[in-house]
Amino acid sequence: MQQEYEAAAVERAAQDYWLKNASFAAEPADGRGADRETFYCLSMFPYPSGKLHMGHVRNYTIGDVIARVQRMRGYQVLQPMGWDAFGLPAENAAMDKGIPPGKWTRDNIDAMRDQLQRLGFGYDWSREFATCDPSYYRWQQWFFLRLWEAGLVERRNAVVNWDPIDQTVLANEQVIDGRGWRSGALVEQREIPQWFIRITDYADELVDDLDQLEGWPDAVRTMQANWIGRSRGVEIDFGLADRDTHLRVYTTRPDTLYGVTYMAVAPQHPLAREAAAGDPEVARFIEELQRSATSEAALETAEKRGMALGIDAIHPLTGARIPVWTANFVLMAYGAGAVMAVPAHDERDHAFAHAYGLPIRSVIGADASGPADISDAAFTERGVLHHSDAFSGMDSATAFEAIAQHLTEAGQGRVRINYRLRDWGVSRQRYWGCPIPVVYCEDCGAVPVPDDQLPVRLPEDLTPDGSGNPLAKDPDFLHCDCPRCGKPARRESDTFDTFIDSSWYFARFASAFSNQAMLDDGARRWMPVDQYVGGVEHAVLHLLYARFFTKLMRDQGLLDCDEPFKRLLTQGMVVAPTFFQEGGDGRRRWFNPLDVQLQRDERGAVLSATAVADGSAVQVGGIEKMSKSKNNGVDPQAMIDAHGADAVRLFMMFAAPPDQSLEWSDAGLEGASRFLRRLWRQVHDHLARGAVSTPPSLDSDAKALRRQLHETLQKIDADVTRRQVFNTAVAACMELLNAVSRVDQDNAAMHAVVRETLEALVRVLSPITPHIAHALWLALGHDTPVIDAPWPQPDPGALEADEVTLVVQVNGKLRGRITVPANASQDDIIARATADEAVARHLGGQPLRKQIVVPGKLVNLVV
RNA sequence: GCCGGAGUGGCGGAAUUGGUAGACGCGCCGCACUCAAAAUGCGGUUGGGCAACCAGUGUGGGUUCGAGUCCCACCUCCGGCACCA
Repeated sequence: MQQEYEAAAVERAAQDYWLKNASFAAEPADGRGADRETFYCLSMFPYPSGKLHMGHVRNYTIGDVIARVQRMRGYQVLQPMGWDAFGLPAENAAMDKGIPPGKWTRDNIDAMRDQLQRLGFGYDWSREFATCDPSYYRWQQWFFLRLWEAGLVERRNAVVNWDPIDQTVLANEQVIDGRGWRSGALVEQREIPQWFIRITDYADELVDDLDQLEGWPDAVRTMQANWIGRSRGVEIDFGLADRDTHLRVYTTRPDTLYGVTYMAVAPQHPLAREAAAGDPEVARFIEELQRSATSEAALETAEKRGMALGIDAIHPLTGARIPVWTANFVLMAYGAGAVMAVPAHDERDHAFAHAYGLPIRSVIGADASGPADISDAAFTERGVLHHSDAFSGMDSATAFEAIAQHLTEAGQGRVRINYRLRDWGVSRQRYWGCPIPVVYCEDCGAVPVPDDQLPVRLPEDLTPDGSGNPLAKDPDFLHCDCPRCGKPARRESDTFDTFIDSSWYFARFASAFSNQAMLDDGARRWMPVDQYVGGVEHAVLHLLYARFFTKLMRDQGLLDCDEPFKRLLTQGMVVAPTFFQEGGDGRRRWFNPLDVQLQRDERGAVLSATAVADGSAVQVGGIEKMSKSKNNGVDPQAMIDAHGADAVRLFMMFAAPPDQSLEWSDAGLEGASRFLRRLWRQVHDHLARGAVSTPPSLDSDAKALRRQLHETLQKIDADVTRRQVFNTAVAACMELLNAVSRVDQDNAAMHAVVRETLEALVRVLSPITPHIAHALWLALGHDTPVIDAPWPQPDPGALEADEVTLVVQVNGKLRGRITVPANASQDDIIARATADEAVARHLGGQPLRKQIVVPGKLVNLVV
């Protein structure tokens, strides 16, 4: 056995072994493991951009560690991998490099699969698929048609970013400061017909079931609940002066109804359109409002602007005339696309009223003494009503019900549950996506493609040119016969939002071999996913859509679970320092962290940085997410080549808890590599001492090491399985190895305890650094691989201690330490504590006012 | 703007239920080994002070015998905002 640790050879040997034995097949042909309980561990599949980045490595290392631990704990584990292969970057690559998106994507997949294998992840590769495989998207089209039959699909108009020069729809990402990214043209809002899936039908269930998701971070559950935004309010119909129609608004604050001083409607609201038709000034204004990006962030941060429409509404209770305005902060997609404005009790209405000189009428006060002073800011809390006729004096909650009842009886309103959540627009005017299986016929309208004609295949040889969707210009794709009447018809050229692709892939992995159905028994057996791992940035959209699709699949009889992911771990970003030099023109030239040398003072604080290449001074920027634009990305492959996959995996798990951002550090990686070499050496030095003999009894040093071992096992088990923090588990392993390096193994009892310790260490480290553990486990004399060894359990007998050390505080300040028998009484402890020399000095002979004893931890004496 | 999160030594981070602040690692300093360097090993490392001790977890208040942890107000940074994935 070699004395030097050589990562490359060790890793190749382990990977060859796993591959040859199909070690990670979830359901092996020989049936092994079939009697075990199942555990489905899934990491979010990657977009095949071409190369793994550190974020991927982190994500998949976390998932692999969890999967390997559960396997050792006795579960039959499924850990699959695949590719989220549709999306914009393939179209961009096609435009930049002239490579067809399909070829670009599949080449990328091959490169990234190879990288994943070199990291030693224990995937069941037999289940691999890409979402751009017709055998996958075929079932997505099929499922869409089932949803259509179930009345959950609609076609209606929606707003998109329109680039008037390139004549194309832009993604929000492609809009930069309100302009198209390629043309530089001012983006406009344009309405086009699109397909929608009625997620709002499931809004109640999606919010209610969040309570079941005990294995999810609270922050994610809160964000989803806020996103769905269920509220109880009142829908109020305001009459319109001089016409027989009305203006419908929704409010959660009917108690402020007497404070309404104007109405505001979205620029797309029918009333605004009507006013625009009769007044060119309004028309121009609305057109101007539409000249902006569609993202909510853009709309909400835009300057608040509005214009009176010259239409009056009638207050339903007072009969007063109220001017109707149109304003850019009212969203057509929320509620009725119109609001009653109460500037006294709403911040935004308040600011708007100030800007446009609209009246402000305070009708709520903190108490019965009078309405709140709203000269500086709105009073937005609930309180007591004033100047509100018969409702004056009521508190807000009572008034809510009373006013709602009054309006209901008068036929002017009704209580309504409303959601912030909007139906899911799934049409995209893009080429590289799953075709929507619909045909348009002059006579029959929109017709579903019959099941036996699925899949509607995406032609893979088209080249986008930046001006619209090439599918819409491809006669071979476009022209077809109407499936219903046979007349010449036109195929839908929009493709699905790629979020659909990722809303059911987890179920398909469990049914990966099914040719005859979207899902088979495998999905019922493996679903729900026991552990899902992925980036926080998916906390709302992807995770909400996946939950929604799970409920849809359940209601179609395809699944029997309500939720897709039992436990969720949202991992933080990988960040790195940035370095740059500023040129004469103010442009920054960014340096990769690996190309920079740091100068430090004698304490180790960074003073300055220079370029490795020529020694010129480089400025130190902030610590930011790894990105191409800041050139602070570190290529995982180079790190694996230099230090090995195990060192990279170990560093990733050690440098930060999984849900926090992780700062890349070259030196930290070297530290991880050092630890592995030390472990290798300790094991081989130990083995060189020969066979272990079982001693009749342990001396106190051997007992102490053994206690530390089992305390560490207890801690690691809790860290890894319950808390899911791996950095502290690794730290505990490091401490344990440090302890081993300090003991004297000439002592036979100690030699035996060291063997026990090293065997346990190799096992608990094996999920994180599986290759070196594979080699060391065999070196320790085992003939089955460490992946089949059981997860070590702490021995309760080894944990018992005779004495404990307590901290003694006087008035909450640390003044001393005492060691007492583990079973000492409270009186004994106080007596020992007051006898301590330093403690006695601080007590100064004063009588004890209070004494607090926390068993096993501390004593606090108060004087 | 709205929603969510974070802020602790020179740096990454630890402190699990309100109970020893700084585990573990990096960096830095010193020593050993070496002709020398690298590698490796050993020791030190929050700040101030000779010490006793004092101060200290973004800022300002509060609750408590005791606060990094709980409460109130604020500051800064990060993530999401429905067509990036």
